[in-house]
Amino acid sequence: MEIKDELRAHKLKYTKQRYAVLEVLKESEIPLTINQIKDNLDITMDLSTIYRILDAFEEKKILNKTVPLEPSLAVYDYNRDIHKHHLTCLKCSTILVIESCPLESYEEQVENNTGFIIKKHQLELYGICPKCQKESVSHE
Amino acid sequence: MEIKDELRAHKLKYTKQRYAVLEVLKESEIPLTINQIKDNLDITMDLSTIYRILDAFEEKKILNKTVPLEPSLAVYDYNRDIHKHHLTCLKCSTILVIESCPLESYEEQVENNTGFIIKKHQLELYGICPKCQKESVSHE
DNA sequence: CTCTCTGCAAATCGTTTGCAGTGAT
DNA sequence: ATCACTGCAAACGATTTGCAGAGAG
Repeated sequence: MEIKDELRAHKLKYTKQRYAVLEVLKESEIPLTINQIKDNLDITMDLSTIYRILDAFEEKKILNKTVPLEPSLAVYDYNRDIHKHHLTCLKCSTILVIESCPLESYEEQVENNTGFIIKKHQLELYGICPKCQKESVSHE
Repeated sequence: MEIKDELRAHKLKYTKQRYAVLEVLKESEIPLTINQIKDNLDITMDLSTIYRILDAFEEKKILNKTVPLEPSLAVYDYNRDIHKHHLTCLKCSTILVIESCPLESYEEQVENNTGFIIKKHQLELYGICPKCQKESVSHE
């Protein structure tokens, strides 16, 4: 009953659709696109419903939504209260989650220099994963 | 004739459309959306043409394209060969350009930990600008 | 003259919305 | 019973594409 409680804790009415989406998010170790979420659901549901559920979850901070540059397509991941960033492979679009973040003191410095109050940041790293490095060598 | 030479240097055929777009980008100190670019042009041209020109410029590294989270709309800025990041106000969407970057040594560290070759990164900061801070105080 | 670029219109893709019916409490 | 949630279809906005004509070298 864990997921049911989690919905209740966020004041979200329980429905089998919300249950199913949250289940997929919690089971995945990597961020998912909306279509990946849809494909992993054990029930079929309308995309618009999934969008609405993801919006609600984002508002309750159950998940994080990010938009990588390439491909420029939103991905969603369950918020495990670990501050993290993404390392996306430019060839195969695999996303690796990185849990270290070098920005704590930097943000303070920027606040002092600009007068802004920093609320959040998005850091996306892009590169070539080990697998694609090997493949591009063998094709050359 | 500077812009003309710049196009030639990148092996891009000169057209008045490319001239006009590059002129707008060079004159702007802040990143622009495609519609802002269109509005600042001194000639009228089709949006699809602007997209094609921006794509060509991005490929030649004449400009940088970034997609902030909110609003999630691509912005383009002329590449002055200064590594920079954006600080976007969550209330008024103003973008401030920041020229410091804390990530040099961090990237190396990530390369060592993951086996990826890091090619680039996107760092977007979000907060409340001084002006909006004042306004929200006076409304409360 | 040749080949690329542009404008136009239509297509596409991700996402959002209105509405009527369904379901949770 | 009430009010929020869902599915469906249609709308939407940003971006892309095919094609025929215009323009650059």
